[in-house]
Amino acid sequence: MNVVSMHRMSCECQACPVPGSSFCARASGQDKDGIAQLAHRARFKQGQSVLMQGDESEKIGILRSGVIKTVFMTEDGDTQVLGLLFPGDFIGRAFESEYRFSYEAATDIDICLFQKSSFEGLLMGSPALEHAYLLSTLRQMDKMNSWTCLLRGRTARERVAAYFTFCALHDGETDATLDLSGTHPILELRLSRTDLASLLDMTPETFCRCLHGLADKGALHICAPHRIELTNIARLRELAGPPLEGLVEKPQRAVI
Amino acid sequence: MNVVSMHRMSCECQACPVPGSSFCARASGQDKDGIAQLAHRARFKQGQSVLMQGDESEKIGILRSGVIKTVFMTEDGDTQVLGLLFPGDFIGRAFESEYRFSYEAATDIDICLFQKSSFEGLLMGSPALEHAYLLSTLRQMDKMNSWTCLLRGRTARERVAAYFTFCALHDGETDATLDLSGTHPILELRLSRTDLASLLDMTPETFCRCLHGLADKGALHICAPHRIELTNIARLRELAGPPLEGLVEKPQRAVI
DNA sequence: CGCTCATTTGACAGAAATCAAAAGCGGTGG
DNA sequence: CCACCGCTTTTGATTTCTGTCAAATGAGCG
Repeated sequence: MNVVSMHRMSCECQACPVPGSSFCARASGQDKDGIAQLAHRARFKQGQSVLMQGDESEKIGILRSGVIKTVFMTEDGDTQVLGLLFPGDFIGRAFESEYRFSYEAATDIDICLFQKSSFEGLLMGSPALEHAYLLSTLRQMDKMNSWTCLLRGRTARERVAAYFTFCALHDGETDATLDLSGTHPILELRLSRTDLASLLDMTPETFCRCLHGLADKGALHICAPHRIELTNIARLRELAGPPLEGLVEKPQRAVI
Repeated sequence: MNVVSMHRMSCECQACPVPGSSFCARASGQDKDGIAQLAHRARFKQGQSVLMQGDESEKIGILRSGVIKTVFMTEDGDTQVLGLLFPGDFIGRAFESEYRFSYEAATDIDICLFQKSSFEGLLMGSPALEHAYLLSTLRQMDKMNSWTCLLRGRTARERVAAYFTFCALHDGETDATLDLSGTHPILELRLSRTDLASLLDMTPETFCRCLHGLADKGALHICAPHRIELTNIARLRELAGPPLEGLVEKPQRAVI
């Protein structure tokens, strides 16, 4: 593991940039202490691997800032980007013996790392924490399902349009950073064409053609390769094919 | 809800056909009593809907026998089969306010139904049960991920070949029933061409052509529309494209 | 037997992958 | 400041794959 820096963090949780609905936020004061005692802070630079598919599962992490790619590698070496993780998401999962995927820093990232065994100990010791972890897991599953619905039954161009539409509506839950200061929203893409294409299950060439196709249709403007201005979101939405409404996350019912 | 029959089941858990690794099997004696008290047995005929996407989430179920389709419906009425559920799997999920999908009986089925609020009460009252539910959920997520890997980055014919390969290796975890009594394994498909095609994200016509293409290549023999003899599994596996092993077992470590 | 529905086949147009090459971008060193 | 290098992105030409529309065949059933 190519850790750039790593140290105990005890009271750094105060300064945690992760939004409020996450695992830690649901923890009680005492549980928070337990978390803080076991957590190590770690940073990785863009491109570095955090956990490797096939390795014995020894660590589990929570993303603090940045974006992580979940990458699946077939035996013949091909890789595909299965999904992205955002602040608050878990890297790896509890109660598994071996990582099923690799996790690679898509940007410079900042994470909390736990020994998996210690983390599992925490969960087993606190029903409230385990409940929080369950809720996180369920939410993660919902996200995966939404993603599946977004990809399936759509043409390549529709997938690209759907992705950008999603970016515009869900700041912080996509690869892109959203700039709303101007007349039109502007997306700053953080992934390469290759990674974005893989994420949307197409080739980079097709992604590129679709992107420029959307520009030709007046849905967006390509300021620079990684800078996309969404000049006409209604048009973009039309070009995304079947409506996306069913996919947005519903407010979660409050359960302690 | 088109329930065919439904009644309290108390001590029927003894005769539960669900395999041992499931949620209930992990419950302690006392928890089992709690489950049995709240469970209602219900049967549905093939084609009936068990839970409807968009409805308020009032029930949660565990499949006892048969196969259920998880169906997503876009606002314009199109449907796609997202996945299948098998004995031991949960229908719906705890701690959500609204069903995100519809669940439709793909065969005649037999399920345990709970009031969702009661079921959640059980979980909240027993850390061991909640832990069991967490494990079920995590396992479900792994299955979804495997499925995603099977579908992505493959041509239509590869997906069909990969699906049948999977059927041959994982009896009870697919639509097909497996008959190993003869020289070659024989699959009895329980879903229609339309549903199978939707499950594999293609049109029925494409599915059909791929199936007959595999037959032409000598990988299998179509005894009857729903009766497939896998005459050459090695060939079938080749035609499935990238190896599938990574989905169950571990590939080798890569370098950063 | 005649009906209905599911499956299969055919023809074709459109979509997407592939292969190849050009253009653009960001750094580095002269 | 500019030329050069390596990389990513873009474009082009072509082949392959897949969806669509239409029609034929086959299976199940009263």
